[in-house]
Amino acid sequence: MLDSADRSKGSKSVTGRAFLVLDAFDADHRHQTLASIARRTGLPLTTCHRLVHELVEQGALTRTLDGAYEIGSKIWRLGILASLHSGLREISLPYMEDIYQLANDAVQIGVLDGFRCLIVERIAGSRTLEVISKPGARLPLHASGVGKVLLAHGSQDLQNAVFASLDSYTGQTITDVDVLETQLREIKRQGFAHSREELAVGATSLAVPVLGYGNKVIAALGIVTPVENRDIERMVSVLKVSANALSKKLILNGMGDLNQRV
Amino acid sequence: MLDSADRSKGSKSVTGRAFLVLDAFDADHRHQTLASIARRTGLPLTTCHRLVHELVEQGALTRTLDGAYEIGSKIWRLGILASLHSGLREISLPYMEDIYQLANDAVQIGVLDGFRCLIVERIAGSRTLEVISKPGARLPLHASGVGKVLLAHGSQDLQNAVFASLDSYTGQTITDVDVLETQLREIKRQGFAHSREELAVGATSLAVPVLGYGNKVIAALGIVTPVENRDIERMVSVLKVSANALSKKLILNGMGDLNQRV
DNA sequence: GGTCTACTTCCGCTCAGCGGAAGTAGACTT
DNA sequence: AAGTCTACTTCCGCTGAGCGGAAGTAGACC
Repeated sequence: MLDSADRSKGSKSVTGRAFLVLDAFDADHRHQTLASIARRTGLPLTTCHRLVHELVEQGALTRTLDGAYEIGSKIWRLGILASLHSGLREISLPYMEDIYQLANDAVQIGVLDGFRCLIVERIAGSRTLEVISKPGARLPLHASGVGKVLLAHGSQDLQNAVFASLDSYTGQTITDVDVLETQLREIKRQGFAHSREELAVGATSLAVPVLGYGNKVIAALGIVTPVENRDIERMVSVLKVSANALSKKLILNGMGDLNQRV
Repeated sequence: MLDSADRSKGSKSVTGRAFLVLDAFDADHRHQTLASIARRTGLPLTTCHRLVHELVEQGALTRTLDGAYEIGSKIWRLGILASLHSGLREISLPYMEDIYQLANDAVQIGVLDGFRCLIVERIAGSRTLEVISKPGARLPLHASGVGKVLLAHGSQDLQNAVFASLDSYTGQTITDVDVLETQLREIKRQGFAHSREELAVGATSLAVPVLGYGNKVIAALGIVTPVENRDIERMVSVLKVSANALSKKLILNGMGDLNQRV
């Protein structure tokens, strides 16, 4: 039951509409006026007005001094209960720090979220490039190191769904299914993925899988470097060592079964 | 109509009910079955079932392998957009680390959230006591160091509302309005608050205000120590120095106006 | 077999939610 | 000072989305 294309259609249910409103907020739209929310959601202004006010009442949104709206503390508070993320985040941070010390490149960890790779945490210094991938970002599976790792180890259904729409981001993005499939096989064989400016020009990444119970891949750990100037072999082994340690720690903490639905 | 003594939050609206469901999740109930949610919300099982499923569809909840539910990635993703918290968190962490290095006690920062002090971040080592106050916790304003700082600098309306229900947590909790009022005046005068086992036995805390634009108090920075064994004078000045630096940094980053709504 | 408790599906009634229209408020133009 | 933006808020009658009791399914335990 894959409702393939109900993008704009959205939902008739109130909850659906409420989340349409909340979804109008993203990293580039943290702070919006009522009109902006109405425009972005496509909801009638009046409806939007009512919903927004209800959400403010619930603490899901906050009205700022200038009359605009932002995500409220209730959502933040609930968000940190998402054990998958806060747990994974907490446990993996020290390991990511280690990698950062060795590589001095941006380090990121992501999990599968629908047909995207959700960045759960990343470490970046002032010298590292301004990556798109802040925590909460959802990278395409076929055009990022972490994404390709998850895709390579994903189900056939997942792969088919992704193959169906291979958007292109740079000239280097892989949009050919056959090319991608062979690369995914290679990734499974070698145990790491490599992405060269496939998502953003000037950003190359390496990533390895993080295993949970039963050697199921539950996350991907990777680095993003400005240009391909690193010793790949060495970095891959650093990543693999860390991922291995992290994996054991996760299982020890009963977090080896990050689960996925839909 | 029928029972005026409705659920704690009489929410007839769908959004209200949806958030009743989400609110059934807290630090001790991250992982709940449908029946448990229904019990905790007081909603009829059928209604709860429908709501939960809608929320799962929206990605606000996730169904785990064992059939239970947790907060989903959508909420987490939205949560990190709450600039107040994620911004404050990010900027204050380094300063909190500094304090931790000097004090080796748990360090926490909180903001006003309704009639509570919302803990936005805390640092604790393995040697520090297991504090109640993890990020996301909402401490009472009259029974914690950070809370009392915010209360002392809060509006008259806020103070009156808090005075109206001074719950007692330990034998040391201040439940007398007059005593509390004089203490709040003292806190404003001296520039720091002190709480001795008023919230939990064996936990003493010190806290100072963090200022934003126009010297408005926007947050409280504090430490929690197992017993009163520290040199208070020294710790207060450490806190004050850090709070001062943090304050400047926050204003510099355009975060000097953390705002509040009912 | 019987009896738990947990979850899911069905369906007719009704009231919560809908959204067009009209009103208020401020900012900018002529 | 009148006109015209755009942004927000209030009003209100119609209607179908949401409600929840009842009944059905599934597994666990005695």
